[in-house]
Amino acid sequence: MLNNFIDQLRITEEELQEELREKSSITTHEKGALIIKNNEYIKVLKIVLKGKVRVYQENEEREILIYYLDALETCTLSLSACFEDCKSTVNAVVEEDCTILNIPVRFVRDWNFKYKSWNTFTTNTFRKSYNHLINQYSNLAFQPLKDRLLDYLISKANDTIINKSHQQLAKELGTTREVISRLLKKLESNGKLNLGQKEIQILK
Amino acid sequence: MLNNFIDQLRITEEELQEELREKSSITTHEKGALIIKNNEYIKVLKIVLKGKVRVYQENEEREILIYYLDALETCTLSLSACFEDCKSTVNAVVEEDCTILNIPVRFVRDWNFKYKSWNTFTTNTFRKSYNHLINQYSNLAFQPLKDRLLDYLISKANDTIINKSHQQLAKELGTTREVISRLLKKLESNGKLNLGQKEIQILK
DNA sequence: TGGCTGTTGTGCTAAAAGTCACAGGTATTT
DNA sequence: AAATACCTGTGACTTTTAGCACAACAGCCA
Repeated sequence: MLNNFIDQLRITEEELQEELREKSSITTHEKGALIIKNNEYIKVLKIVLKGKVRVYQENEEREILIYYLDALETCTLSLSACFEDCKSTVNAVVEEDCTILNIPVRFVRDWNFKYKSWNTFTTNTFRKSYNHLINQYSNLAFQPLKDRLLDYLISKANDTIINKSHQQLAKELGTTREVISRLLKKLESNGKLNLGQKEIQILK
Repeated sequence: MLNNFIDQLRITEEELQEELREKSSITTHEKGALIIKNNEYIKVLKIVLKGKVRVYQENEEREILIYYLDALETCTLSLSACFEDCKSTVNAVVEEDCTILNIPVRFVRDWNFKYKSWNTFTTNTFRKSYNHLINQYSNLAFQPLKDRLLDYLISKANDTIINKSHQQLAKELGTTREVISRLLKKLESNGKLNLGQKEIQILK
């Protein structure tokens, strides 16, 4: 599992491979586990080796999705915290059973200038996340919820089907269930999709 | 001017100081100049040595502020583009006459692993921008415009006074002039501020 | 089978934000 | 002083989003 990570990221430095094996640990978590908690200090960088994690912010009432982490991705906010001790401002919950690589923050920081491949990894993580977030931000600013919802469904559809409840969608888009239900109905009557029990089929 | 930059960023490597002097250029721009245009390729990284630059995204009708660049700051999106050729998704306009350090993108990338101080600069730029943007994002998602407006005014006030028109505020917050005018009136009647011609005074 | 929980639909109302139209103010230029 | 461009205020209306309440249904399990 770790070897796959090393391969995928093209970590060619043997010394770094060695350090990774020695200094990091691998843990597994079941669906539903809360692996990063708002307002707690970040001590390790968690990299997803397998599975899927949802990272979100929450208010008293609402939530909003920041991003999903898939295999080989890491939480950019935790990465940021590696360079300056600070508390998490997000929660992360396991969506699909997963295997996580845990690296203590000081190594993450030290490796950044020591190993080229590691530097590439962190830089790319920042870059991709930043670009992604800018898009999210301007969509949130400019697009009405109806459009954001449809775009979101399309982006999440595995071959046109989404298995999420209206409540889940509401949380990910930062709104409420009733609003989503009504918008979905409207989209259905516009012929954009079909609705079923915890199932949405995109038509196109 | 460049020396000040070198000092402030603690660029101690003489070799990098040399490269900076040789490979970068310094330009000046007057208020109102558009120095980064949406959809154009990014060829140099621009670092503000003096003055202030506003970076924003635009839709057909609306705009929204992404961030302001003050002295010693750089456009994070351009920095990102240094690592992978791409077009700008934002505009940048000079708000206060400014002096800009221009560094061709390939050097920015090369220096990242070559010079420790440069690596620190780029990493910190990504970190700070990312954290900032996350805050903007969740404010946009959770806070009503009235609150965002008040927070924004407080953050921008030099000793309680803001000299911006309602139209400018509307653009920076991604809304329209009338909405801002009305919200300001409401805030005034709630005793939060005083309104004048192109002048808002925060009361506290 | 009956109870529990989660899911979806929807009527009604309200609040927030946006749009259109127009009037009057201020500042600057010619 | 007249013309012009920007700035502010506001009434009236619409659209979007949110909040509350309640009904119906599905799935699970004891």
